[in-house]
Amino acid sequence: MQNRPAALTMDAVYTKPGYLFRRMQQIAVAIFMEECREFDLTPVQYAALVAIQTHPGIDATRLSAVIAFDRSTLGSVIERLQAKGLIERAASAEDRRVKLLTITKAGAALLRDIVPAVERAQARMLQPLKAADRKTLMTLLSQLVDLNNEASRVPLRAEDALEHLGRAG
Amino acid sequence: MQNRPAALTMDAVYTKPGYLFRRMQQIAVAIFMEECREFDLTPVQYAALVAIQTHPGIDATRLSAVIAFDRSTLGSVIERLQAKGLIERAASAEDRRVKLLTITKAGAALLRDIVPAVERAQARMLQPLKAADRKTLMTLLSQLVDLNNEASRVPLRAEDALEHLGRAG
DNA sequence: GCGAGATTGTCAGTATACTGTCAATCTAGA
DNA sequence: TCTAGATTGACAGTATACTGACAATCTCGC
Repeated sequence: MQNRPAALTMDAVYTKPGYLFRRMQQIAVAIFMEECREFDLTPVQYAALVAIQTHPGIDATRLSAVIAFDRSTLGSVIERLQAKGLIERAASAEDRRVKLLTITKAGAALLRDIVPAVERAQARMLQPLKAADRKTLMTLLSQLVDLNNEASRVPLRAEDALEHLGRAG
Repeated sequence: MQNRPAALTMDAVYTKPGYLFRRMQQIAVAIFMEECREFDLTPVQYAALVAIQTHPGIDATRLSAVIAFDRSTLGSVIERLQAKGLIERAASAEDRRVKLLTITKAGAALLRDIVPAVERAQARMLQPLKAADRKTLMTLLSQLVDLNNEASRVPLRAEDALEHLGRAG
């Protein structure tokens, strides 16, 4: 009897970290979009815009490392930000393959205006938990993401890891 | 001076729950796909397959409630599972709008074979944390997903909430 | 200075996700 | 019974994501 595998129930899905991470991501995006509706900016576009403002003249490949988004995916994100007039692309003088990204005045203004809505969204995601539990969750999640960094296709390479890199890494 | 907003740094992204949930979801999918490579099944397809086996004759709308996936998205997922011969669709005798889903022998066999790989993947996601921290994280995440259930477009409606529903809810 | 190998941006293909819409169909109330 | 409203599956449109490929370009060893 002990060799008979347990019957498969939905708990084979519900209690698994993979399922919970997916659900939480869906919920987080929904809350973000709701709070930021008037700004017409997605979470990914927001992260890219912050990174471009923080690193003026960054190229797409480095941007992908700084926010840990796939380079392929980033192409269309950049295109949309440019179409909205929030960023500009200029050819690099040193490397003709590279296109440098900078934020426009409109982009900087949008970023300034959207921050309160983003803060509200982030707060709402954790709001159902007690303050102490929020802190615990964030600490553990930060650790886990950091320790699993290499498991994703595009590991995060924070800005300090890029600073001393030459144009060709 | 205290009214001057702090300069925007990447911490405006890195330390936010929304960003961490996205990264963790990316990492979780990457690990799942790696462990389950030989079975050619995505996390979403796995969840759908488990739900169809657990609820033989379920329709697409209820399936979407049981795994909390969007009904629109589920259409193509079902199509792919059917194309692989893992599930079957049959018209309902009672309601001509409805198509009932059942798992095939091939689907059940795949599910039986893939379980160890899924278990390995789920374990790997949390592996970098200490055992006690894993438990804490899962507990808090379960609570948070549950308490935020209504915030997503498709809230989870577990099977017991569906059992006593008539065909038209 | 030249060619092997790496890098950059781009693209095609596949797979989630969500919004909004639609025709076919069903249910329930007047 | 007849119809207003709800439901179902499907679809179009947009936006992430990842794989794998490619031409243009750059770097570095020789």
